[in-house]
Amino acid sequence: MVKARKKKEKGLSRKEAILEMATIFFAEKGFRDTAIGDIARMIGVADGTVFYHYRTKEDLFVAVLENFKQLLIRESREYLVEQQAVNGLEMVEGLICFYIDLATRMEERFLLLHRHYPYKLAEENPSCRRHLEDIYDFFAGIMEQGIRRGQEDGSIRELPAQKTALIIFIMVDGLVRVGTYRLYQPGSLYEELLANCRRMLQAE
Amino acid sequence: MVKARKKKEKGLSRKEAILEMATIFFAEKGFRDTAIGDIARMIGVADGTVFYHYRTKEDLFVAVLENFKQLLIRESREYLVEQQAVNGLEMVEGLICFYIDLATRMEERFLLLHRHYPYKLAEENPSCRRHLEDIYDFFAGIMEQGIRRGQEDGSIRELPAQKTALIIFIMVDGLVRVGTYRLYQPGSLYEELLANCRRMLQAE
DNA sequence: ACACTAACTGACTGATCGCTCAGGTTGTTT
DNA sequence: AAACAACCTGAGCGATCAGTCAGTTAGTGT
Repeated sequence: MVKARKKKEKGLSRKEAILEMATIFFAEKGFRDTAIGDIARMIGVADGTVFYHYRTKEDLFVAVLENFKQLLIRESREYLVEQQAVNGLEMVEGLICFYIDLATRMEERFLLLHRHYPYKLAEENPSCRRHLEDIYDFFAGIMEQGIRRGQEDGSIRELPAQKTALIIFIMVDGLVRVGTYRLYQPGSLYEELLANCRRMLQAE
Repeated sequence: MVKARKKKEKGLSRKEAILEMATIFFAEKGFRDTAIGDIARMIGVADGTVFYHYRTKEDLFVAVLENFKQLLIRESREYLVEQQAVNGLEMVEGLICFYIDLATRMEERFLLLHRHYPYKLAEENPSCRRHLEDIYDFFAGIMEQGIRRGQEDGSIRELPAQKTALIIFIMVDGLVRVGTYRLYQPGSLYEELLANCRRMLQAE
């Protein structure tokens, strides 16, 4: 039975297929409620195959997280080269919209970051911790760049750029999270969020 | 063996003891990683006793959530009667500090709300959903009251009170959450958060 | 004393699941 | 073709755990 040895043309390698399917399951059902057997069955592979490519379930999870991190950073870099804000304030606003759009487009995958498991795992698993830190640092970092640029061009007032960047990121991410909870309609809040951020940042 | 029939003087009834211990376990380890047997053993009771008082594990979880909701609302009401803000803006700032203080004091218990499980359960369990909505509506509601008061006394500018209240709550709660993740030191951010909220709200 | 009920017990069941391992298959090298 | 390594298989092991139930105990009313 030949399936996909060394990245067949149109398909993924087995290892990649496992990673993809694991991402879907971990995001949708969480770590504990995902059975390796479910992942294996969905891609027509034996349970053992999963453990051949990933030593443990936890290793597989960390690989999923790393893969997601790379996806996030890649997409963001693409946006950054395309965007053309005229000043720092516009850049920050653009980033907020970009993040909301990205998180809406990949709603299920973002659940990976909106569950508690990865943060708990991070306490004992250094690579898990590093991936999470990388993600937070990355988004807070580009937000900070926008703020600094705004402070240079005069569109943003003087304030601690790093802390403010983190606060804005937390605020935006919090809104996305509440959106996935389905307790409130987030749509109408996005506009208001932007207005509030503008008021926070804008030079007098 | 007599243990605690009908609320013995110094102790809790068995049912209450189960609820308390379940709160600790569900918050600390999550729903799936909490075994009913662990709860039972910790309070020296047979597994069956738990199921005598709560039909299923899920029922127990909802009872825990309801109990936590009542605790939150009780504590907040106490604060509200004690606090004496001179205007709306101060009231909102006070509420933000109160929430941060409360969430820091009860860090483990707040994990109940910062895990994904209750929100997922809410999709199919109406009483779970109601408890979550009650909590969000309560905090957003008192925040909104503060904003409206500020708009009347002129300390807060004209803006959509309800939406802004929700945004502030999400922002504050997001910060608390990130604090429990231990990725950043939240302490230094609280001050900055307050300053940002003030800038968002303050009348020109 | 007796009857009745609520509270409690803990052995047991059936199901799930992470992981192992001995053996099989496929592709490559010599 | 023979040897080798990488890849894959799936039955099975051991552990965990939610929930059941027949039976026991303690309190209450008569």
